[in-house]
Amino acid sequence: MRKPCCDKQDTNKGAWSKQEDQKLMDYILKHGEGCWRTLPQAAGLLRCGKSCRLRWINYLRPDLKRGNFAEDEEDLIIKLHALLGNRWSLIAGRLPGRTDNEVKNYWNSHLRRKLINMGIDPNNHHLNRNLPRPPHMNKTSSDVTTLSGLKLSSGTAHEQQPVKSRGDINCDQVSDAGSCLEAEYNSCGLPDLNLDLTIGNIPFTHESTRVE
DNA sequence: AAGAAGTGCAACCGCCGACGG
DNA sequence: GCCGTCGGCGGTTGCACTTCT
Repeated sequence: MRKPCCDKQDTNKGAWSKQEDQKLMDYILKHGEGCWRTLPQAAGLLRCGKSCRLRWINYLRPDLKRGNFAEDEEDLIIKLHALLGNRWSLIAGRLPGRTDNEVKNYWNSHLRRKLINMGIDPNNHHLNRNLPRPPHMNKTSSDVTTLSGLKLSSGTAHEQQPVKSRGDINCDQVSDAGSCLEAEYNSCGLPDLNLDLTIGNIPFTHESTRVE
């Protein structure tokens, strides 16, 4: 049995108060992120380090872009999800100012439903013939087209390589998945392929996929 | 108007890989 | 090589809020 990350008896849980937020923000702006385990005590917070880290990353970081997702962000999430699967941190890394938690929540609450409504299986981005879908979606072609125009004919990256455990697909593999798809589609001569995975002038390239 | 059902999102939990001793 | 610790990640939960009946 793994030890808890902190003594739970002495820590607050649940929603953060304004005072707690302020303490955490003040401390990090002054001292930097440093060691999350010791940060709560140093900052005078009765929280565990993980909780502080999460709060900072998902809510307090000054570079966060809050509010609704733009259409291009939405489109990019769908494309990236087709390539990467549920690798929210990688996907979020392509969306400046967005967090993995935010992207994950947005996917689960909005995009999943949107795809389902369009008759697309959100798990593999294939048209799902079992699902009812609007008349304009009733294609007879064997082509499978995602919401974003990304054609997927024989399985997406994550479908072909189901997630066994975290870390089983490294960034190089992810890049390969992208290039494989691209190569495959190009060889098929699909004209409307759009693999230009960019937002905010950050292209989805092999280099930029790498985690710093 | 009130209760039920649905939705959105912040936060927690537990697992995993990296890293240092 | 082994072990313990830490940070990071994805899945899940809990709850406030909104919409529906």
